[in-house]
Amino acid sequence: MNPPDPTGPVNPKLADFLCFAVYSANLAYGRAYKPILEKLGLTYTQYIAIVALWEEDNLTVSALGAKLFLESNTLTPILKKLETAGYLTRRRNPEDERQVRVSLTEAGRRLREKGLNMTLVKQTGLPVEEFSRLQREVSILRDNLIKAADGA
Amino acid sequence: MNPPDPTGPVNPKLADFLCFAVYSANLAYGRAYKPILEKLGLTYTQYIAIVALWEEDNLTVSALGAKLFLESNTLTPILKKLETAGYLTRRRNPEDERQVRVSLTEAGRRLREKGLNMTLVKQTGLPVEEFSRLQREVSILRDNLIKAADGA
DNA sequence: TGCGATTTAATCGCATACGATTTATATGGG
DNA sequence: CCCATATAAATCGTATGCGATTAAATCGCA
Repeated sequence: MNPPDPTGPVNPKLADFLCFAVYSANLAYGRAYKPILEKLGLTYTQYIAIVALWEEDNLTVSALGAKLFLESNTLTPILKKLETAGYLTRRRNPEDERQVRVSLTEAGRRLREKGLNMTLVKQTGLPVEEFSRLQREVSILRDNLIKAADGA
Repeated sequence: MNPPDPTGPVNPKLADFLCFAVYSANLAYGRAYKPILEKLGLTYTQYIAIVALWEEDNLTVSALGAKLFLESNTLTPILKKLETAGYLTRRRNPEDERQVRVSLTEAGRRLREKGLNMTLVKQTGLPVEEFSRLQREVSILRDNLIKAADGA
């Protein structure tokens, strides 16, 4: 009755949805990381925030949020927990008291040396070249979706 | 000092993490779907549950959870909301009173004809062949991660 | 047959996401 | 200088995810 057109199938299968593949792969990543991270008392999102700060420190909440695609409503509670855990500091910027600057502590930087600077390549079951290619393609997908959402 | 080895970089960049690409792409998908779904009062996860039921109806909570990679603790509240919204029914199985069978209502099936049977292909900015390939690869990634997590 | 083990869903507590609002601070035009 | 506007972070309410536990029903095997 209708051609198998992925832009609008009459009876779409869940397994054909890229959005579901991404959704479920994200859940799977959280579960794969959990046994490693819970030894350090970190959640998956907290870990991602720490990795972002390894790359560049002393960021405002907004700047960190731009990297993570998150806003202060999500980020602030997470950063407060990481501060309490001793992995980072939150300080008002004296130049502009509206801003809060986030910096890693020594303990936060040390996490990089605790077997935590890994990307679970083995667990993906992918050869390194495919891993890198997939990483780039999913990032492009994300950027296109953000552009489309902003345009709408 | 160290080779750029993706299995354990000394100073890993967030942008090189496949887990972060998947994490942020999932957030982006939720935002891309939101304007479409909120017209129908559906959340992203509720939508995914409906799509799963289009494919096969009259599932137990566990069976639906197996498709969605979710358990009853997450699924039960979502299904109750969809029941209240009139999109599905939840009935104890008389053959085995432990089970709850989930079925779409007419209203739930009609969502398929309301411009909701789409997969946001255009928004991904990907040609159809790439879309399908990426969908398969991310699904394989997910399955490998689940296997690795179960083994650990 | 009886009863402990298992299975299924639901419940509870905690940690994200996120829209909407609030609070505090900074800026700029009159 | 003053105040309307803008900006940054935080707060609040709602909806997931998920580990741990509970409650109810079924199973299995002595």
